[in-house]
Amino acid sequence: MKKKGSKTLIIVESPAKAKTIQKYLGNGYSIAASVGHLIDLPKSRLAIDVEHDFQPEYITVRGKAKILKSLQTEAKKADTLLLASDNDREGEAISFHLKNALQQKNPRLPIKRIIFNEITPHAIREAVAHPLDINLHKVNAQKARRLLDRIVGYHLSPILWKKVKNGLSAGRVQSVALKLICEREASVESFVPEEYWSLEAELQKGKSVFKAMLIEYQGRKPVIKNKIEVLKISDSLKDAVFKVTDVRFTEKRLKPRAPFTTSTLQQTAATRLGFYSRKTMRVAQQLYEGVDIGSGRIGLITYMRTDSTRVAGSALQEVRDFIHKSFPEELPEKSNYYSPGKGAQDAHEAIRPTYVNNTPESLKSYLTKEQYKLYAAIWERFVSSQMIMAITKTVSVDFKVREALFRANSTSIQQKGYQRVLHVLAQREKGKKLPRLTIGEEVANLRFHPEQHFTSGPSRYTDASIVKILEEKGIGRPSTYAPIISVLLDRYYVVRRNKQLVATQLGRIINDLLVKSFPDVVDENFTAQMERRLDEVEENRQEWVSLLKDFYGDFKKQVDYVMDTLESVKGVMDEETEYTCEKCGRPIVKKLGRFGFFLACTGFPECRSTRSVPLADCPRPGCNGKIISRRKQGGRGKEFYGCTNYPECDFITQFKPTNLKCPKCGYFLVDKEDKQRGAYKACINEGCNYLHTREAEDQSA
DNA sequence: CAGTGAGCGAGCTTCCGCTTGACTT
Repeated sequence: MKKKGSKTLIIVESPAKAKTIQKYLGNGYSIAASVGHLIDLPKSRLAIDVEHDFQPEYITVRGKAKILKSLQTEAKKADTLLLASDNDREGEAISFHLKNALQQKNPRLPIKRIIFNEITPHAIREAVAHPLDINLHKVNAQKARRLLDRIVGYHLSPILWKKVKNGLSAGRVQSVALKLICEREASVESFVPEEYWSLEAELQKGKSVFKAMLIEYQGRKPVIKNKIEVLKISDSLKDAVFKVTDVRFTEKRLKPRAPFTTSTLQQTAATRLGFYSRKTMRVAQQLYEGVDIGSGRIGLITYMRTDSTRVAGSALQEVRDFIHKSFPEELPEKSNYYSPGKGAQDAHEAIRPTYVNNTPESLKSYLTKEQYKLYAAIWERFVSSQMIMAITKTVSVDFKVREALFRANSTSIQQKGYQRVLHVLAQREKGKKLPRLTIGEEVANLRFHPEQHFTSGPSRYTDASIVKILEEKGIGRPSTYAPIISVLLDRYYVVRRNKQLVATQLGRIINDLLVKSFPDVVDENFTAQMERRLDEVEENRQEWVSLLKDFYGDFKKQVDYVMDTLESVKGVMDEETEYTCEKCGRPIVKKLGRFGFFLACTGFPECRSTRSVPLADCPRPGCNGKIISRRKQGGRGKEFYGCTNYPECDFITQFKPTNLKCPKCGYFLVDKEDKQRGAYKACINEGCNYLHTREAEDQSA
């Protein structure tokens, strides 16, 4: 129990968390936030003394001095300090650094560490009642991780500056992500699609028309390579009778899925809502920090950077009460349990609504469209995770027709179960309803539907699939999945095309270099092995210094060797163009700069003339200008496309011009994208209705 | 939501993982 008038200061990482805890603890406690790490290596240099047991040189993170100072003054007012950063490696290190920094100014202040894995009044009071000491082995594991990443990143990047281009970067995580994307790109490109055909029969019973697919021919799965073959089969069955030879029912049990982690939230938001990982995290942050829902601002979801599916006991009780009230039939006897994924550090709960009674509908008017969609997804996923399974029934009807076997399928829902609560996340139903059919019965065959297909190879990564595979391989953390994608895009190693991540020429050059010269470091098992050894450090079975020593020797040797011997490919990225310099007559090349591509004279540095890359001719009659990419001031604004003759010519469009000309009117085509059509090209001329879809492109190719 | 309009780039960059902030694909 607390003494009267005494004051305890608790420091957590997140300001929103501090606010919540303040409400739970009330008088006698003040809660402050460190807002992440305050102490770290300086950005400007390696700051590791490799000669002397890798002693790091830590400094106050730039921009965090104010926070540190205010924590110091807060600490002066307190008679106990409890460090409550997250219960994981990074959190332990934050507490350690805080302790050092705050003890200096308050040598007599008792400082303890407290740990809780969920933000509930019970968990927090328990933690406060049982203060601990900082776990130095855990701190050492974080130190080893931090220094290893610094050593890898700050040695590999300069190689790229020297051999490829200034300003580039490489690292334990981003370079593996790049490698995965490059490897996928290679297999996409080497895949040769093969033609094949399917054959469906359109059948009729009474008023009901349905389709049956050819699934067997001459006793085996049909392999139909071309139109001639498919027509041969359909001709041979022309006057055949379609008689039902078998009717089978199969039941499928569908279990609800676990509540969201960061990774699964990003995946689902990408595939169901079309959000990029960054957008998902931005909107989730808004929901976490809270929205004014009439009765003041409250946090609507639990913390959004988590690797755990664990749910606080109190929240389980609440959701069971809610289901009991709203969907009594769908309440399981016992709550459903989801085991945390392998490698999960489990410092936070799953992502769930803070109050399950805040249904998406009840909040709709207070939320933006995006907030509503994401909140509804989180709410539905959580509530459904504690409901009973769904059961579907599939009826399969077989028609033996001479040497062929046709099958019609239709699936219906037998028991809605957890799917009753899904709206934003609702699954689409497949297969049309079949009429009632019995064995021996004959139906009319209206016509055959032969259809051409091509085997589809591997597909390129999207935000959803790259995050999924990174998590599976243990590469990166919930807080870094979205930034990993961003860094690859920012450095122009990868571009997005139709939501797909496509490696650029630059990305491939860098990946080739890294794979050839540093195969061990960009191997996806490198991180797995590092994690195993970090665990050993945490368990005090290994020294952090020896972990670094084991790695550093060979690595540094290879770095020096590559620096000395590898041939530079600087300038290979420069693309020749048809232009010559207006000032000096030398050829113009296309270069990649910090702000994207630009045209520059090969006479640099004597001739410094540059200009923007023309994307198309200005469509305005009588204007000889070119269309170039422009941005609002500050360079940060949204990209748009305008005429070089501005302000004389004020032509503007938001759609990216292509180098294709409209076959109808000769104006240029632009890239467009919408929900119905996906990505397609259209004519910029408003009077011209020409649409160039991807399908049309595929057929002409 | 609609409107949006420099000039840069070509020596001093870079890592990963915590956090939020500013404003975008």
